[in-house]
Amino acid sequence: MAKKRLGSLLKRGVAETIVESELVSLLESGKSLRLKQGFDPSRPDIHLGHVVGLKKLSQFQKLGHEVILIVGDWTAQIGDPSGQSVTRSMLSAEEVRANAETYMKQFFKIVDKEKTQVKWQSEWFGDFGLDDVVKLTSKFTVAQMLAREDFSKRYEAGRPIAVTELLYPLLQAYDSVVIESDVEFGGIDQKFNCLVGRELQEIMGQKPQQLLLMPLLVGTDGANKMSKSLDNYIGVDEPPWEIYGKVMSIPDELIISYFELVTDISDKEFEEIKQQLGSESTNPMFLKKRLAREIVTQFHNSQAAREAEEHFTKVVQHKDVPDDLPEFSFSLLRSLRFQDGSDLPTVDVTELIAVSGLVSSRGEAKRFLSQGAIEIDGEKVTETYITLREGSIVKVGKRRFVKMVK
RNA sequence: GGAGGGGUGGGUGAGUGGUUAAUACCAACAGACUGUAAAUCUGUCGCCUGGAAAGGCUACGUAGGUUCGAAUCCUACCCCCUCCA
Repeated sequence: MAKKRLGSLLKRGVAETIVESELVSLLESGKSLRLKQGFDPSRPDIHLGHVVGLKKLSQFQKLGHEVILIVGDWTAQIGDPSGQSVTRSMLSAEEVRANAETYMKQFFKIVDKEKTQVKWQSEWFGDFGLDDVVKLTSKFTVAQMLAREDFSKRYEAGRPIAVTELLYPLLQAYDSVVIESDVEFGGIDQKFNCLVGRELQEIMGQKPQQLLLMPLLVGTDGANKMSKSLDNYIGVDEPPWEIYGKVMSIPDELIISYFELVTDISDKEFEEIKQQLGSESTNPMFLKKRLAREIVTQFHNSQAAREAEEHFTKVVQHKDVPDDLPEFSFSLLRSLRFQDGSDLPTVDVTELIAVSGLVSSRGEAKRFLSQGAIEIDGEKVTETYITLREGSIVKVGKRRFVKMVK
């Protein structure tokens, strides 16, 4: 029984374990382990891609282990070694603190706060001198750094690599030494950095940490790993209907991995779902709805999940109007006129949707009009000037609405 | 320090004096189709004014200059890459 649970703990939602046998014996020893998880406070929002690892952390906590959360206030300044702009605006101390707070608020939605210690890199890098830097860097060679795929690819492609970027893995590795990490958690893309941690710990006479590397969750575009910069992410802090809608928009092929990586459903249920997806008789939509409910429940609650589902069914599937809409006062419009003898206002619809913020510019509004993407009270709009009444509902595209008020 | 190459719209990447708000592809958006999504087809894709025709403004690393006219030529500066030392 215990064996089986351990199996699921180390297998489901895990891409790679280094070194598995050592990790198993650590876990079996009954010792409380120090689990390292770092984050970059320049990007404070947690999305489902991060959740994969955080869930794993929380599972370990339930077994009595302790999380050491590292606020990467120094590495954040160097910048994650990817992307082409080398210079990066330095964050002010306040920004870092604010970001860290935002991050932790979301972090503790998943991870148990009671069993977590928060450490800031500046606690040890604050008075790290040049002699320390020299000592640290002398332990590694450029060839070792270039062994990392990110770097070697960029190097071969003739793209810039800042010298400080080579420092990034070393700082991260040093964190492991300071906190005496037993196990480091991270995405599989962190493998290199985490391995450097192992190496440095060994050099410094510590027992090297074990690594638990999570697979990368594919984003809503169905092609790339979920990330903020690609805008294919689902944030845990987003409102229920957003999360629900975004989950429904993932390609069908992703349903399985989302169930596996970001929900708590049992292994048994997981197998069932897998089977249903494999058979032709089940419409994937229903399973995806279930998935969306599970996920919304996790970050909000089941009530919110139900409402989000109703909203989705109504607005997206039945192309109906949602219950509560933002309101916009037509008296703000410059083009407002009253025809003779009528108390119904006439306005320029392109101005209306631009000014109310449904579209980003007047030009875009005109485009939408000419493409037949604007509806008022269920009628497609073809004319620029339209007559409104109070309570008219203006719809742009699939799901942008505004309700007119005086 | 020397020699050479390069910086273009969200991304990749054409364009070497006017026909270029800038080819193409990707992404994105809208419409059709669809009981989710995908796929497919059609269209759009800097900002402002205008019903439209059209006009104006801003934009090709930064700052100046030449020219009737510049992403394209000149000067300076900033940044990146390669090779040599």
